Amino acid sequence: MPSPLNVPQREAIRYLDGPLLVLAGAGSGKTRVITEKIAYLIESCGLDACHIAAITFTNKAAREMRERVDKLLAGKRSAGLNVSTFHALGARILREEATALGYKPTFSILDASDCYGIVSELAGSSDKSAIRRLQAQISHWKNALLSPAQAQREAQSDAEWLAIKAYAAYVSTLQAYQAVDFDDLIALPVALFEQQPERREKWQNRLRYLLIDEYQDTNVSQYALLKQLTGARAAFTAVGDDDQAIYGWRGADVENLRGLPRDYPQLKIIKLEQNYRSTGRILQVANTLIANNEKLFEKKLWSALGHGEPITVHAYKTSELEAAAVVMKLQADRFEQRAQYRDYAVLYRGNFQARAFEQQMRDQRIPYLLSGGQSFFDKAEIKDLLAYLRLLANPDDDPAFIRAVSTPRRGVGGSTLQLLGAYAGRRHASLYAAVAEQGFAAQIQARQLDPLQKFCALLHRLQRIAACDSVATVLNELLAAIAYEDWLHQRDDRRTAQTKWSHVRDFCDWLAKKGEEESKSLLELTQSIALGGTLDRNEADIDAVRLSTLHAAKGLEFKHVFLVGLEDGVLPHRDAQADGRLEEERRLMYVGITRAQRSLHLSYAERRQQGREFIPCEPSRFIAELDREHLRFFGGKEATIADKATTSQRLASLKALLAEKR
DNA sequence: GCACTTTATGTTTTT
DNA sequence: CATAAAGTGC
Repeated sequence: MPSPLNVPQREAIRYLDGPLLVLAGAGSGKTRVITEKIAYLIESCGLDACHIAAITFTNKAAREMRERVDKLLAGKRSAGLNVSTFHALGARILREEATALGYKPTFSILDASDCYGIVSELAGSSDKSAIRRLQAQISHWKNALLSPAQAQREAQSDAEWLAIKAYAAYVSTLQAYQAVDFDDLIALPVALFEQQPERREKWQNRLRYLLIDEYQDTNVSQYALLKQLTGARAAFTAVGDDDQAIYGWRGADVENLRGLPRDYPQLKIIKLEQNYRSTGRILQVANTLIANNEKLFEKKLWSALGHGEPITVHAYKTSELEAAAVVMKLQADRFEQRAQYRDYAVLYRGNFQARAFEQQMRDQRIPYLLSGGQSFFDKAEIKDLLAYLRLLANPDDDPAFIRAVSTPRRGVGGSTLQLLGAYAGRRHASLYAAVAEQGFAAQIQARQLDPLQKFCALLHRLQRIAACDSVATVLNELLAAIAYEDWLHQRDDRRTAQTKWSHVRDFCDWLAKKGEEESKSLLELTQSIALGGTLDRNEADIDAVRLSTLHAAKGLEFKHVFLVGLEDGVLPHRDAQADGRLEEERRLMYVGITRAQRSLHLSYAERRQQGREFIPCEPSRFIAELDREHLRFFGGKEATIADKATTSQRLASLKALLAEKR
């Protein structure tokens, strides 16, 4: 990418006189502006890399950005540079300042399912959707920086009052577990900096220049943290695009974009409007779609890359047929264009849509990468081990205690745990601490207490090993002590047990290597996994088609994009018909369209399988909003007979091609 | 009271 | 099709 920078890009990189907002349309080179600005700060301004923090929204984006900066700086002088997600930065602050907040530095980071478990205990209801609503509500309060007491002041109904009571109990439960959830990673540092200005100044002095990517997706607490960290000096560059705000459901507030000029009257705004990614047709279609949304900042994206191919819109009878046809078309197109698999992406609204495409990819032997879906660390066998490791780092981590104590089964069942939990609750102690208490031993039978004590003794032993030995030794001792391989073979057939065991070995190797190379402790390793770490297999080097949700595809680009499942109820989502949320769904479609560089194929199914039955679908209303002159329809109401002939011609030529290959 | 087997059930998006 | 709650031997 040695192309010269354009005028606004260069201006954005050089501008250091005050706070800067870069309004960067899709494909306008915003990541390049951030990476080149980091290099500029280090090379031309003499700022030490450790005083610069770049904040992204996904771990993947953080990794990619670090790589690009390293390349620009030829590997030198980037030591200490902080490129991370908001949450990882929060975790770093929290680790250092934990004691000031009444936490030990060994706190655990809970994932969504741990939190779900805690909320469901507190809710006293077994209605799943009610629990999830409560969980979301608590998350919203935290993201809005409302404490239970503050939320109570605004309570309107009895139901709300009950939810706030659960919220208060949830907060104290987490404290007792020495655990934080994802929202705390932002909210707790904000609370700390609010109360203790000298600590705020310490961090302000450490992070002297901030660059924030995807600024449109910040929420209230993240914006508060940004304001605290940059302080009066306001040395930051925020890069964002209001048309790509797709995290409203997570508390992201485009109001933060509007608030920036208000909070910083000296704010400089630079617009990047030249798109270097897509053909004119793709951009035109994207522009007409997004024109249906209320605009915050006026901007007009243009491309110098020529018209390009028309965009196709395909209707298929069912979602299965859609997957089969799309994968076939993709394969044929790859032959015709002599393209690589990695030039293609299939994008969809929800993870559940991936299944049909995965199946087809496997059947047709096409390599694919599934982004977004459940990661390696979500596998049950990995979570089992992770529970032990979390427990070694922080014995008060109750969710980890419950999982570890019951895997493998060791004679501790539901009713014993209930008894233990009730006792621990009364004593405001963790499960682990409660086991050792005399008061607990007094109210339980020896044959129930015994396995619990043995379990705690095992933890003690492993902790002693962890204190002086390598990560690898701890893991080996652990696996031997719980006879994990035997346990796997006992519950599953040989094949599954072997696969699971190989996952376990991979995980151990990865941990040992990480522990050795980066001299990270078990605590740091488990924390970074909780933050959404990945095995760093080099995805960029693999030639494979990418299957991705629209959310996970943001920031990526592909030569050829298939945007699938464009049915009303899927995109836009069934529950997102309200005005504000419909606009967010439209932006999601906009993000999908603007991922494409050269060709774009839209498709929908007339019937979608849901559970056991097929339900009829209407094409997404967003298709009707696109500029028709750039579209070619195939199948469905819109198709002409001539178009159908083209379809069968293409299928015939595909079959010929495939036959030729064999 | 524990552990394993069956059956119902249901899917937005992510740190 | 995967996970989670209810049912059945021990």
